[in-house]
Amino acid sequence: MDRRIKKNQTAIMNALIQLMTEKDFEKITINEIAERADVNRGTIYSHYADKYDLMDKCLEAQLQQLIESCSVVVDETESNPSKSSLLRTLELLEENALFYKTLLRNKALLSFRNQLQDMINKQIKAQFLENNLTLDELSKDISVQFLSSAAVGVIEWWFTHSNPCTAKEITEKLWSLLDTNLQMIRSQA
Amino acid sequence: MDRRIKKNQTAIMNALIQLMTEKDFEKITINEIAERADVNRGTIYSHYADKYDLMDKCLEAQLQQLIESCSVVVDETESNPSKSSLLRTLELLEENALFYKTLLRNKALLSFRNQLQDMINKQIKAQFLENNLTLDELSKDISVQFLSSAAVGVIEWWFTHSNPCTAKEITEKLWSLLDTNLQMIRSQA
DNA sequence: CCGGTTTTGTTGGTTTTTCAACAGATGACT
DNA sequence: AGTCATCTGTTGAAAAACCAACAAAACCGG
Repeated sequence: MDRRIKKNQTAIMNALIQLMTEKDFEKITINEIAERADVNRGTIYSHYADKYDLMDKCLEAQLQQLIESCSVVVDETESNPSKSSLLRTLELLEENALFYKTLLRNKALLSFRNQLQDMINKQIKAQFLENNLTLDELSKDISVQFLSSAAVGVIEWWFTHSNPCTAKEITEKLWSLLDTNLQMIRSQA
Repeated sequence: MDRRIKKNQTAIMNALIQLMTEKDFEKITINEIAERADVNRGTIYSHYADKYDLMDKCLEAQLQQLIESCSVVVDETESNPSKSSLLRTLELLEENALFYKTLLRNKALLSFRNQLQDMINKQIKAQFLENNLTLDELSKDISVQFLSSAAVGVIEWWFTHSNPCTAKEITEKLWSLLDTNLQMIRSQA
C-alpha cells in the first residue's frame, strides 16, 4: 500500500481514538478529526464515507491488531509464548480501554467476544498438544471449552469493571488459574 | 506551508537527528534516512540537494527552535519566566545532546555561541529593567556583559563535558549564581 | 421559528509524493 | 583488477493529498 495512504489512515484513526477518549462520539466532528490528525478534511472523505464508516473501519483495524497480538508469537525464545501473547493482548486492551469500552458496549461486542474466545481456544489447544495429553477427543474438547470460556469471562469482567487491576496482574492470576487446571487435567489423563 | 511538506521535512530531520545519535554522520546513507523517516527517497532530494545540505538545514532549524525556546515566554503566570525559558533551552540542548555535540564541534559553534549569548544578554537586560536599577549606562552594559559571558561559559562547560548533571540542576545552580549577582548589583545601585 | 454559524459532503485544479527505472559512482571483497 | 552489491542522483508518469470554494444540511441562541 502507498505509504501516504498508510500514514494518513493511521493518523486519522488515532485521532478518532484519541478524541473518543475525550468526548462523546456524536459530539466529534470530521473537522476535529482532520485537525487532530493534521490532515486535510477531504482526505478523510477520500477514505471513508462518513464518521460512522470511519468508526467501523477503525474498530475493525483495532480488532485485527488485537487478534494478531494474540496469535503472533514475537519472540521464540520467550519462556512462555502463550502467556506473553495473552499479556500483550490485554495490554493492548488496557491501552485504549476507553475507546474499546465505548465501542464494544453497543456493537461488535459479540463478534469481538467470539473472536477472542476463538483465539484463546486455539492457544489452549496448543497447550494441550504441547503437553502431549492422551485424552479422548470429547474430554479434550470439553476441557478446552471449559477453560477458554472461563478465560474470556474473566477478561470480560476485568475489562468492563473499571480497572480493578493492571493487565500484568490479571494476566498473572488468570494464567495461574489456567495452569493449575492444566496440571489437574494432566494428572488425571 | 503545505502540510505535506511540513510533515515530511520534520520527519526527515528527525530521522537524521536520530541516526546521528546512533552512528557517524559519514556512515549514514540517504536510504537509511528515507527509511527511518518513512518517506520516499526522492522526497528527500526534492527538498535537499544532498546529505550535507540536509544537515545544514537541520542544524539551522534546530538552532531556530533553540532560539525561540529561549526568547518566547510560554506561560505568563510562571513564577519566573526568564528562569523557566532558560531551563527549557537547556532541556532542548540536553535532549539532542549527541546531535548538537557532533555538529557544533565542527561548524556553527561560534555562530551558535553568539546567538546564545545574544539571547541571554536580552534576558538579563530584561531582568535589569524589571528591577528598575538606577545604574548609569556604562555600568549596566558591563554588568550585563559580565553576567551573560559567565552564563554562556557555564552552559558551554556543561554541554561539552559529558553530562556532569541534568538540565534542571545546572539551571538551578546557574540561576542562583546570577540571582545573587543581581542582588549584589541592586544593593550597590 | 428565524437568522447566523458551523458542519457536511463534493468538486476541480494544483502541488506534492510515490514508485520504478535508470546510469553512474562508490566501496568492499577476492 | 574485476565483480558484486549498494548508494546516488535524476527522470517521468501515476496516485494521493492539498486547498479553496460551493450548496445543502444541521445546529443553536434569541
